[in-house]
Amino acid sequence: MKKEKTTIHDIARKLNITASTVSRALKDHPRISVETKKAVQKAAQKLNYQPNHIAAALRNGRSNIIGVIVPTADRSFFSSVIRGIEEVANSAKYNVMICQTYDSYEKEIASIDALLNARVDGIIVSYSKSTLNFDHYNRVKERGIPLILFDRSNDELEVSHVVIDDFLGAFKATEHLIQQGCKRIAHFTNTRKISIYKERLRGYRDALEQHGLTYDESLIVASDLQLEDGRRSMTQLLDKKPDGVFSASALGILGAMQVLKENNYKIPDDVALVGFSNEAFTSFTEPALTTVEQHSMRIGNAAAEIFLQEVTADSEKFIPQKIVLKPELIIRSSSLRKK
Amino acid sequence: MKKEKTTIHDIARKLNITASTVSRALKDHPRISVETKKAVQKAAQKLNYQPNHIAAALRNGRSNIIGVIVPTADRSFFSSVIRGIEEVANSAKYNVMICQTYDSYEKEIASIDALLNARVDGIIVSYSKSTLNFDHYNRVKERGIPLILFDRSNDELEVSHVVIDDFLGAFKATEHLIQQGCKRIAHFTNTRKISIYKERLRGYRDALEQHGLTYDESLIVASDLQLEDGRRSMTQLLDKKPDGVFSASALGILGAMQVLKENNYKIPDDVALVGFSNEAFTSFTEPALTTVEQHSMRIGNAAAEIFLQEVTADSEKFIPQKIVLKPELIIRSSSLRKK
DNA sequence: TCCTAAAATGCAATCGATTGCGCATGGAAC
DNA sequence: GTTCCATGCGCAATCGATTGCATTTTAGGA
Repeated sequence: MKKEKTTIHDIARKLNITASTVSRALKDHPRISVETKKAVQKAAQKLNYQPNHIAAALRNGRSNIIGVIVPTADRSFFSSVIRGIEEVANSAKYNVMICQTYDSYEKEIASIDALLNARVDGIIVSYSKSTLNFDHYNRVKERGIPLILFDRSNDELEVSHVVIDDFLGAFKATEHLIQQGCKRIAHFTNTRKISIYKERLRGYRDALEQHGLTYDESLIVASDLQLEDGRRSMTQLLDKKPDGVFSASALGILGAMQVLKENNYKIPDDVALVGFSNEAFTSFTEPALTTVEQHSMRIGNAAAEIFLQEVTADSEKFIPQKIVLKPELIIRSSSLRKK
Repeated sequence: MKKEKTTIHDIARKLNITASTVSRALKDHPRISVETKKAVQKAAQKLNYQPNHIAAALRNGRSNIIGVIVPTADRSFFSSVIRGIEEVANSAKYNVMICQTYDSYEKEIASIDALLNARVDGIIVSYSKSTLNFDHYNRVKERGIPLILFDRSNDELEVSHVVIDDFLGAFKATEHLIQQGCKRIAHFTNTRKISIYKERLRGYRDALEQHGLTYDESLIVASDLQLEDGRRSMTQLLDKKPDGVFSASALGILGAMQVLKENNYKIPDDVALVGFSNEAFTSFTEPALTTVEQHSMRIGNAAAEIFLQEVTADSEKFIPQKIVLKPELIIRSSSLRKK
């Protein structure tokens, strides 16, 4: 294997010009004549020249890499967001480096350090559930590197973020259940008081109250919202006789559905179900699950666009912005009662 | 925001020594005195020094980044592999850069170029379904960069790869169906003649023949193995009266299950089902799906370990190796008939 | 006290691309 | 025939860490 390493100097030597000229020619600098540019391009082609981004990165202090930190890529929500980021980033000549934290605070810090050391130009994060301390994010800000949060965000940190209107999503979901005739609607929320869950709870509550239903605390169950949690929550709710459940997560409502079916409840007639996050499996279940679609790809697009604005802006003067996208309720048979 | 950029020179200046000494001290070079090392570490801490990996990468031609290319991270199989790679890579001080191709050949080429330009030290790939030409991989080899394939591999390319024994997985799956009493077992395979699908088909066929069942071509359906394909395949198979189905994909068998249930077949008694790939949703269905577990995390570990061997080896002299992991059949209710 | 080997550190080049500034050439304007 | 300016390109420093080799310092022995 030939470890070819054609550099601009090789091109320069071949054409009897200097590396500066080659560099400028390749970047289409106006001060370089058209003929020289053509010659350089031809030579570059012939020598199979591949620009060394690392050298360029060192020189101008930019790596053209965006770091993305997510709890796990193994969920359509996050992987769609990543795809959305990639779309925008790639077309602006940026690469994306993905780190997964598996919802661990330590891994999150390690990821931040790794990205910082890799000298990424910006970091887009949905932080882990177990993150309570935000010092590592301040380190990012101190370095003057654009930081953008999505989904899970935090108002203490003065950074831009992209979120969906969790309140609205929850409101729509709950209202839909009410319109289907539900009177006793339970809600699965998260034990951790992350804003997204607080907002979903608020949306649920507001919908009830606006439709003249009373908010009954005994119908609220807090957990980690995974599958098993959903099962446990539903089991403990059975004797409360709910006729509808709105879960702040997708797995949670799946657990509820399993328990209900095992106990011979009819869905949606006995109990109607609505979840959050349009994960692939929600359309595979029987009945298919009604859920709140978060338009994850667009979240990614928006986050990447904010990043692009921030890097080009006068840095110091950039005002953090907040983008709130509207969620959409996807109605499927787990909640749609026949008239 | 202070754009602090502490370099080894800053540390050197502060301690009245040179950057060389600082560099060596930080790397625990034996020729540096213990006191100096301590002083350097203390100063580095105080000045909040962060090594610039880019500069180091330029100097020694290694970026300490491993590129990983997968069709999509949004599937437990791939995301587990990635996790497996990260485990090994991180503990060897490597970072991982993930690219998704969404099964597009063009995206795959673009990813290779992006990784090459980012000067990654190695590339681990599961190539896209639409990849038929492998020139871009030869470019990687020509550059002397370790290339490792996993899952989907190719014997033409003389590179290391990590695969599971697809033949064995399929054999076990089919044999299991036979043991459950199935006589007419259908098989869903992929239209694209990728080796993994050929091997699975072979395993299926061998199991039949070893158990005295005849291989009936009319029970083989080729498709892209997605959900809809599975549905279509099952629908067209109904009048062939199969009593068992083994699908080379997870989504395919899900489609089959849906169609069977819609037509009031009993699973597993009328038709027993087995899929491939232990995706999360396979345990959520009712009945839960029997499937072939690929030990994806270990695949990732193995791939990363091969990479580590290759980078440290005498490069030219490295002999491509092939690692074949044993799959495991996870038996769930979609195939387990009560005696 | 002097000498020498060992130990500790410094020097300077290098990795490849970028860029401010300066220099040369040529044509146009007066 | 000068002056001026636009055009086209070269020079050399720079980004930060690394490393072979040179040099200085130290310690130990004679």
